[in-house]
Amino acid sequence: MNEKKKNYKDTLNLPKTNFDMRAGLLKKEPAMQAQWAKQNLYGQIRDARAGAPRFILHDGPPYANANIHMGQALNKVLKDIVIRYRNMTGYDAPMIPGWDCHGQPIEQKIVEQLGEKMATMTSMEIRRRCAAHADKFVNIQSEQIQRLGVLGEFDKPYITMTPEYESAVLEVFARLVEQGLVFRQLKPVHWSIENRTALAEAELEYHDREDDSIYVLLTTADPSALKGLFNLDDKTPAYLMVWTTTPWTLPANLAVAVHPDFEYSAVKFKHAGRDAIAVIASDLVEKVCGVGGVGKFEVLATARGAAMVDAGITYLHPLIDGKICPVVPANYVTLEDGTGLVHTAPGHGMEDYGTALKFDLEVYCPVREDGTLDETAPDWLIGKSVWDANPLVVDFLGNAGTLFHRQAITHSYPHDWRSKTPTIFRATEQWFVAVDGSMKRGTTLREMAMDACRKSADEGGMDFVPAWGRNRLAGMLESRPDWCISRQRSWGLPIPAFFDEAGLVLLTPASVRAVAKRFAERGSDCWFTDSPAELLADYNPADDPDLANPNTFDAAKLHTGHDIFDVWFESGSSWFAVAIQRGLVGEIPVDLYLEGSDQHRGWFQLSLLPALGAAGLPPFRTVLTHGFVVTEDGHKMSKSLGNTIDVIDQLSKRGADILRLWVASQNYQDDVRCSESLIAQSEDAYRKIRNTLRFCMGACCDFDPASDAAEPSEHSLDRWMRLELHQLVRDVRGAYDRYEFHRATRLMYEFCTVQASSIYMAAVKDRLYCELSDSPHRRATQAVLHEVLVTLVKLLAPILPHTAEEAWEHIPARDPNEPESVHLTLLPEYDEAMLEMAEDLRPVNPDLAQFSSDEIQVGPAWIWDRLLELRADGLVKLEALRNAGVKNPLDAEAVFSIAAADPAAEAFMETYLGELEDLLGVGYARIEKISSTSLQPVSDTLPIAVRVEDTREKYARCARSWKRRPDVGSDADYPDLSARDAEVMKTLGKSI
RNA sequence: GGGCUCGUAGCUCAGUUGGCUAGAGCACACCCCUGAUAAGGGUGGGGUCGUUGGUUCGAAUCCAACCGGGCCCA
Repeated sequence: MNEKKKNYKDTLNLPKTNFDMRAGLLKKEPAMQAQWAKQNLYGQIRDARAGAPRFILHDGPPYANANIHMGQALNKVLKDIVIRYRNMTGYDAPMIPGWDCHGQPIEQKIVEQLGEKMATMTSMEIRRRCAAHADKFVNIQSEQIQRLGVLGEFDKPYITMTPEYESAVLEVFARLVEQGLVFRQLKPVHWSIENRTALAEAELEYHDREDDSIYVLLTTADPSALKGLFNLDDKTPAYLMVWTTTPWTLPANLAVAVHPDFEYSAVKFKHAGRDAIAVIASDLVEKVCGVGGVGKFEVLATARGAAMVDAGITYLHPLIDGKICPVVPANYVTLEDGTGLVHTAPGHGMEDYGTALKFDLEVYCPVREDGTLDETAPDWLIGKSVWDANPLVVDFLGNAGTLFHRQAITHSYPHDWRSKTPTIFRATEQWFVAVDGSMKRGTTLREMAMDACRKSADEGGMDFVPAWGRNRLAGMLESRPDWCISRQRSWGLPIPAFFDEAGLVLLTPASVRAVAKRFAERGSDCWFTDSPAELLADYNPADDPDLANPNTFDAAKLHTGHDIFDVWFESGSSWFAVAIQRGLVGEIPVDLYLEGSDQHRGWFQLSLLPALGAAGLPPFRTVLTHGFVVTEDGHKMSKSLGNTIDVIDQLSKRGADILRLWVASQNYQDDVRCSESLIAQSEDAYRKIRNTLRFCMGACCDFDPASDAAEPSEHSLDRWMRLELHQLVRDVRGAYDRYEFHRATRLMYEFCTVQASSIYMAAVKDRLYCELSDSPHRRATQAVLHEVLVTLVKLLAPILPHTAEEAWEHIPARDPNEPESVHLTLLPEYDEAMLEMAEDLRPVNPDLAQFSSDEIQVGPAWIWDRLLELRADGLVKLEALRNAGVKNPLDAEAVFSIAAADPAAEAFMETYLGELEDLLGVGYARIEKISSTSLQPVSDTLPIAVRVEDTREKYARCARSWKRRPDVGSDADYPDLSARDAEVMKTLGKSI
C-alpha cells in the first residue's frame, strides 16, 4: 500500500524550487551587497535612467562620531525606499550620502582623550586629531549604512570637512555678506575666566557653590508714576525689589523685568527703622517679608505687571548715580524664587539678552576676558575680579540703605569642566546672520521664509508631509532671533574675517571668495598656517567695491579672526555644496528633504535661511519628517536608561531585510515603537512573504510564460486572483507615491496571507499537483502564479532589496528581456480596464440582485464577494464537522442548495461549482434542488445555501488526489482512482 | 512653563464628509493537514475607540478640559 501511494506521488507535479525556505540573510546579504558593489549596481541604475526626469532626495548629513543608532537606521531606510521606488518608476533618482564632520562633540571627545596634554597642543594638532576621528566614523557609518542595504554613491559621498565642501560653504557665506545679512554684535556666552575662553553647554559641569543671595531695593526714579499706578498718596519712599545671586552683575543692570500677567503688590513695612514701600509679586509678599525678617507689613494696593509697564515706571540704577532704567515685560519671569521682579543685565544672561534685543537696550558688559571689571564700571570696582566685586557690591548697597536682605545660599552653578572653576555669562562679539535686516534684494529673511511657509511648492513655497510640518516650521521662523553663526572653538570652518590693528574688520564678498579659493586648494587648515597675505593671495583690494579705503589696505598688518562657523551653517549650505555643485540640479529647490521631526528647528530651517538669502529660493520642494524611535511602551530610548535596541546587533542577529520590513511597517509620522518583540514580529511577517514567493516558484517550476501561457477561463478563480493582484499593484503604487510605506507593506503582507496563501494557493493545489502538467487548466493557474510572483518581487524590491534580488534570480523562466537585477526593472503597471470592468459591472440596484432574474448585470468583483461569502459559511460548517470527527475536508462533500425553480441560481452554481469545491478544499461538491420555502440562503443577495456532509461511508477515497468522490472506481483500469485521476494516469501511460 | 504633535484589541494598522452589532492581519487558544513541511490550513476568544464633560435624534469621528507619550524650546 505504501509502495503504491508512493508511486502515485511520483505522478504528481509537486512544487520544486531551490529558493531556500530559510532566508539565511546573515550570510546572503553581505554576499549580495559585495556583488552589487562589484557590478556597480548603483552606477548601472544611473546609466539606465540617464536622461529620465530627475528626482532628487538630498541626504541630510548625520554626525560622524558614533555607530549608527536605530533612528538613523529608520531615516536611511526610509530614504532608500524612496530612492529605490523612484528609480523603479522611471525617475533618475541619485543618492549622494553625506556626513557632518566639524563641531563641538568631536572636539570635546578629542580634548577629553588628550587630558593634560591638551595644554601643549596647537589648534592645528587638535584639528588633525578631530579630522582623523571624523574620518574614522565616516567609514564606520558608511559601512553600517550600506549593511542596511542602502543604495548610493558611497564611494564619493559628501564630507563637510573636505576642501571643496568648505569652499562651497564660504561661497554661500559670501552671498549672504553680499546681501548685507552678516553683522557683528555682542552676545552673552558661557565664559571660563580661568581659560579665557567661551564654553559650549556640553563643556559645563554643575557643582554646588555658595553665593550671596541678596534682595535689593531699587529707588523709583519717578515716585509719582508708581504711586499713581498703585493709587498711593503716601510720602513714604517707594522701591522695586529685585533678587540676585550674582551681585557682581548689578553694575551691568539695565532694566527690571516683570511678568505682564502677574499681580504685584505695593507693600509697606519698616526697613532700617524707617517706613518703606516696595513692589513685590503678590504671591511672594509673605515669603519675601518672612525671609527679610519683616514682622509687620501692609499690602496697600495691587497692579498687573502689564500695568506697571504701561505706566512707564522707572528706577534709579543701584550703583551708578543719575542712571535711570525702565521696567519691561518678560514671560520668563517666575514665582519660584526672588521677588517676581527680575534684575536684568543683558550682557550677563541669555534671557536678559533676549529682552535687550526686544526693547533695544544696550548689551552692556563691563567685564573683561580675565574676569575683572573695566573702566566703565564704578570707580571702586574697576580692576576688581567679579568674585571680589561681590562683597563690595553688597557692602555698597548696605551702606546706601538699599539692601533689604542678604543670606548665603548653596545652589547648583555651572563650572568649566576642565579647570573646575565657576563660569560666568559674559557678552562677547559674535557673528550673526540677520533675520529681520533687509537685504539687497529688498525683503528680509524672515519675510521670505514666512512667505515660503504660506505657499505650496508649486507656488514657489514648500510642501510638507505630514501637513502639520508647515505650521511647525512657520512657528519657529516667526519667533527666531538673529542667527548667531560664530563659535569660539578649533574644530570647524573658520569664519574668514580679518582684523587690522585698530580692530576694523575685513569681510567683503570678494575677501570671502578669495579665502574660499585658498580653502578649495588647501583646505581650511591653511587658515591656521598661512599668513593673511597668503590667504588673500587672490584678493585685489582695488577691485573690491565694498572696501572703504583700498589705498590704505595692507595685508601684512592684518590678523585672522579666531571664530569658526556654527556647524549648522555648514550643513545648511549643503543644497549648494552638493545639490548644485555636484550637478544634481541646475537650481534649487530639490524635490525632497527627509529627516526626523527635530530637524524643523535644525537642518530644515537652517538650510532654508541660507538658501533664501544666497539664492532667493527654498532649497526643497517637499519636507518629509518622521518621528523618533521609542521603546515598546512609547518612552524615549537612551543609552543611559539602557533601553535601546542596537542596530548593529539586530543586523547581525536578523539581517537588514528584517529591519527594513520593520521600518516599512511603521507609520513613521508618529513616534516609532521598537523592541525585540516588535522586530521579531517583522521576522514572522518576512517568513510569510518569503514562503509565498517560494510557493509560486515551486508551482511554476515547469512553466515558461513564453511557451506555456494559457489564458484563465472566464469564471475561474485565476481571474479573481489576477483581479486582486492588479488591485494590489494599484494600491501599493499609490501608497508608495504618497510615502505611505506602512500601507504598502500591509497591503502586500495581507495579500500574501489572505488572497494568496489562504485562499488561492490552497485552492489551486489540486489542479497544480494532480492534473496533467500541460493541461490548460493548470497552465492558466501557473500563468497567474507567475504573474503574482514577478509582480510581488518587484513591488517588494524597494523594501526588501536583498530578498527581492534573490527571488528575482530564482524566478522560473524569467523574461529574458528583463534586466539581470530586479533593481534595474520598472514596477509593474496595473490593467485599469480590467479593474474598471470588475467594479463597473456591480449590480445597478443591489436590492434587486437576487439572481432570480437574468436581467441583472453583475461583475466579477461582486460575484467573487458572494463566492467568498459562501466559502466562509462553508468553512464554519466544515469546522463543526471536524469537531464531530471528520478531520479531513477531503472526507467531506459540500452541498449547495438552490430553489427548484431558479434557473439563474442553477446556472450560477454550475458555473462555479468546481471552484467552490477547491475553495472549500472538500473532496466533492454537488448541487441540490429544494423547495424555495425551505431554502435558508447564506445571504440576502444570494439564494444559495451550503452545508457539508461526512462522506467516509458514502464514497471511496481516490488514492492519488485523496478526494472522496462518487466517481472513484469508475474506470476499471484504475479502481482506486477518481475519473479525473484515472484519465491523467492513462495519458501519462503509466500503470500501477 | 510654551509651540507642534500623538493616544482605536497584547502588536502593527483600517475606519471617506458624524449613521447598521468598531474592522483586518499578526500574536494567543483550540483543532486539522503532513504532497509549500524548521511549511500550510480552519475556528475562536479579545476593544468603555486615553479620561471627563459638551454639541447632536445619533460621536471613534465635531468642541472643551484633563491625563499620558514624543519632538523642539524655555
